[in-house]
Formats: sequence, structure tokens, C-alpha cells
Amino acid sequence: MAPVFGEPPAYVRVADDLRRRILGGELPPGSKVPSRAQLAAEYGVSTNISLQAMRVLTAEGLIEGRPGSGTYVRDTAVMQRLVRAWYRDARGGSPFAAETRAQGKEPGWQSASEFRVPVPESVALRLEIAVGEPCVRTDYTFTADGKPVMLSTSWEPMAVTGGTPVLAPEDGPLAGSGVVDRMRSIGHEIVRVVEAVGSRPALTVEATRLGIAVGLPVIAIERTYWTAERPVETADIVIPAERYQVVYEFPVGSR
Amino acid sequence: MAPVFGEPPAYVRVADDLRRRILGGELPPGSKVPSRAQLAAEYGVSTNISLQAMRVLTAEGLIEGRPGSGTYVRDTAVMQRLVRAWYRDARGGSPFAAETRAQGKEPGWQSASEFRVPVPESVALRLEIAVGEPCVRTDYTFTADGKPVMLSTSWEPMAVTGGTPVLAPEDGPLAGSGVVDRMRSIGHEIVRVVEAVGSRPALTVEATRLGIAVGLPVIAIERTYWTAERPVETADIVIPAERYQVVYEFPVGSR
DNA sequence: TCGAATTTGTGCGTATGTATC
DNA sequence: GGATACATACGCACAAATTCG
Repeated sequence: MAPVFGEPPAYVRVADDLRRRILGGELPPGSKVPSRAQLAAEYGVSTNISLQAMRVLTAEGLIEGRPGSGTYVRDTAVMQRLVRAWYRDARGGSPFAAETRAQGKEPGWQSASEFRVPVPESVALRLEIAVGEPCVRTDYTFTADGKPVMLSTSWEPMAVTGGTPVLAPEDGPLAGSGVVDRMRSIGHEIVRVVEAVGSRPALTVEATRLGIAVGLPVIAIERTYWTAERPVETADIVIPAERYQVVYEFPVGSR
Repeated sequence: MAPVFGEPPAYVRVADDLRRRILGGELPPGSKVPSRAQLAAEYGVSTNISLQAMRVLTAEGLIEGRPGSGTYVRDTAVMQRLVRAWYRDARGGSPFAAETRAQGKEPGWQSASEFRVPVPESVALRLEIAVGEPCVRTDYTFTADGKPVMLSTSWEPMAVTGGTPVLAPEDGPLAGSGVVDRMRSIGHEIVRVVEAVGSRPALTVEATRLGIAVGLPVIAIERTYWTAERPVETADIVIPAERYQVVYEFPVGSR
């Protein structure tokens, strides 16, 4: 049948109705979606239309096909929350550990630093330094109960930390402390943090480290710590979007 | 030809190679992608495989078909920022307008309210009310220079605003003001806001309203305003992730 | 100006392989 | 082993839009 001008294509019609049935609770999570043949009969279309409609819902993450078995409504993943409250850094210490323990999971992380790394342009702009300036780059993998939940790549100009005991975040007297404490110990008082939150498909390297499929959306946060004068640290933080929300909380009305 | 076990399907192979050519610069933004017939000849597959491969890349937002003309590599959009600073709501007024003007664009919005809507479970949990309680639901479409940039669906319990002049956000003496001002005028002092930021593929209805392809990632924010006692408003905010970052800024170190 | 060719978008029927029950 | 279901793949057809001679 040729598409009819002026109304949505058949596969969109079927997808929309299936979505309505799923979101409306008629087809709860875990339940089996009618097979292609059944859908074709129900809606008076060919099985290829059922297929196309199901592909749309699969791309939306609503359903999941299991060959030979059937197509099922995906479980509404219990969203974990990563809290980034306004008061978070005010207390010092490493934010991630406290957050994770508060949710009853055991935090952990691995990190590795590289020194005198020439800073790439995108990072140089954020740190307000010249392209190629030497920096300390530190790669983190954060885990909760042993499973990776967050990646972070941190950049600090050698001009700031060079020759100090806190040159490498994982060494020295303040190992494991947050950026705020480390910077304060060498005379840089951090007064604000800016987080730019975006979302994009996971790169191959990120997907591997996080144990997810390539191309699934991740939440990408560009975080920059500022003293009164200048940015002193910036980091690219990557979180699998499917499992996590990032929660910001701040006060209102104190004027 | 039947799929060969152990290696990726033909349409994935074609999609992967096309993606490589696009990201590698061989096919720059704006350039024309080979037609279905050309691709089929190039890769030795049927035109349906070309079609399926192109559908994958379309879903990823890399290419865009123009009927009768061809398929083109999409322009890499410039990333705009939506600022949600800690001090934002402290000043009153509508946050979106000021933010947008600050970036040199003309803000606008349409809204429509519906009354005595029984609240669905997901929203009831956030508002800490019983499922089915009557609420005012308001749908917003926010625009910058006439182009839609943000959707929002707001929920307010009738138990809070019923019988007051600010029942509908777009009517009354404080039309166009922010939630904080409207609530204060009826004796509810908002003291904090919580925003849970996630990312997921766009639903069809959202993609249509935002003018993006279905399935492209959107940033989904669940925002809830709290008085000292209870949540009084919650909203689902949807922003195309491709074009926007959401920026949070807050102070550090005042302890 | 008009019509033919091209291209995308949509839709149907069929065949085959593999997984599950 | 057989029935069912999903995933992949091909060939064909047609409508609408664009392009070009």
C-alpha cells in the first residue's frame, strides 16, 4: 500500500499506539509485546510495518527483542542518582566517596597521572591558558561496588601545581582529597565551580571502560573550578545516561 | 543473501564505513552522501541495505535526507548553553527570558494549561501527593529567535493553587513570572529547587515539537520546587542534547 | 515549459538463519 | 524435531519532490 499523503506513515501510527500502551501501563515492564504477526493482524498492516515500528521503540529504549522468544517491555531501570548539591564541595574531602556511601554502595577508584602533557585547545580555552602549556592530566575510573560508574579526565596547569606536594592528585599528604582541599593547601582558594552538562553517544574507549555498548548516550560534564582570579582545574566527566541521573540542588529566595 | 554468523550484518558494515568517512572528514558537513543506488553498487549490497544503513546514521543525527534531492551530511551545530545558576531564581522573574536575551536571542514561549488533571504516579511521587489528585498541567514550548529550544510540562497540585489568582501560570496578575514569585504571592515561600538531570532518546512527540530526529538524545530534567514543608511544583524539561549544554554554577568554600 | 530521470520515503511479499520453547 | 519468533536480506512497486535536459 502506498503511503497516504497528509497522515503519518503506518509504522509511525503503530509505534505511537504501542508506545501509548506501554507508557499507559497496559503493557507493563517485563511483559511480552505482541509478535510481528499479531501486530500486523491487529493493525491491518504487513509484518514489515510491525518490524519498523518495533525498531523505532527499540531505538527509544522502550522494548527489547529476544530472538526466538519474543519482544519485551524493558524494565524501567532504577535510576541511580549522583548528587552534585550546591553545598557538596563546601565540606572538603572527596565528593564521590561520600555520595556513594550515602547510597549504600562501596566506593572505589583507580587513577593514573601523566605530567607535562601539552594541553589541547578545547581544554586550554576552559583553563584560560595557551594551547600546549604543560599540564598534569589524571584519568580516573570511579566504581561503586566494584562496577565502573563514572570516568573523569582532569587537567591542572603545571603553572599552578608544579613543584608542590600536591602535583599528583593520588600522591602526597592530601592523596584522595578533593580538588578544593589540595588547591587550598598550596594557596589557591577555590570560590566557585561551573558544570556544563551535555549528552552524546559514548566513544569506543569510554564504552569499553564503562562496560556499555558503543553509541549509547552518556552524560558528559565539563567541570571547572575557579579561584577568584582564574580557573585552576577542569575535568571531563562521563556517566552512562541509561543508569544515572545527576542531581543538582540549590537554595532559592534568599535575597 | 542470508546473514553470515560471526560477522556484523551488512547494513552495520555499510553504516560503520559511512560513519568513518563522515567523521574522518572525507564527507564534510553539507556534502552529499552517495545515493542508495550508488551505495549498493559500491558495497555490493541491495538498495534496501543502503537504506537501512542510512536510517542508522539518520537516527544518530549524522545525515539528513531531502526527498528528491539527496542525503546530506548534517552541519555540526554550535553548542549553545542554558544557564541554571544557583543564584538564578533568587531574583524572581522568568529565568528563561533573561538567559536567552543574555545570549543575544529573542525569547518567546507558548503555553497551554489543563485543569483538574489526575496526576500520574511518576509525578505524584515527586509532589508527594496521592495518585490521581487533581493538578494543573501546563505545557510550554520555549523558543529562541522563533526556534523551539526547550519543552516543559509543569504540574502543580490544585490543593496548592486552587481558588487563587495564579491558578494558571499564563493568566492573572503574575502572568509570565516564575514559579517562585507566583507561589510567594499565595503564601508559599519556595526555599530550594532540585534538578535531576538525565539523558534519553527523544520520543516522537518531543522530536516533532523540537524539530529534531526521533531518537536523538535529549537532556531530560526533572525539576522540583520545595517550600520548607513540601514540594509545590514539578516539571519535566526536555532540551535537545545535540545543540545545548545545561550549565550549573555554584559557590564553593564558604564554610 | 514540460517531461523524463533521479532520489528519498514508504510499503509488501518472500526467503533464510538462528534462538527459544 | 517441530513450531514460533526475531533478525537479516532481497526484489519489487509506487508516491512525492527535486533536478535537469
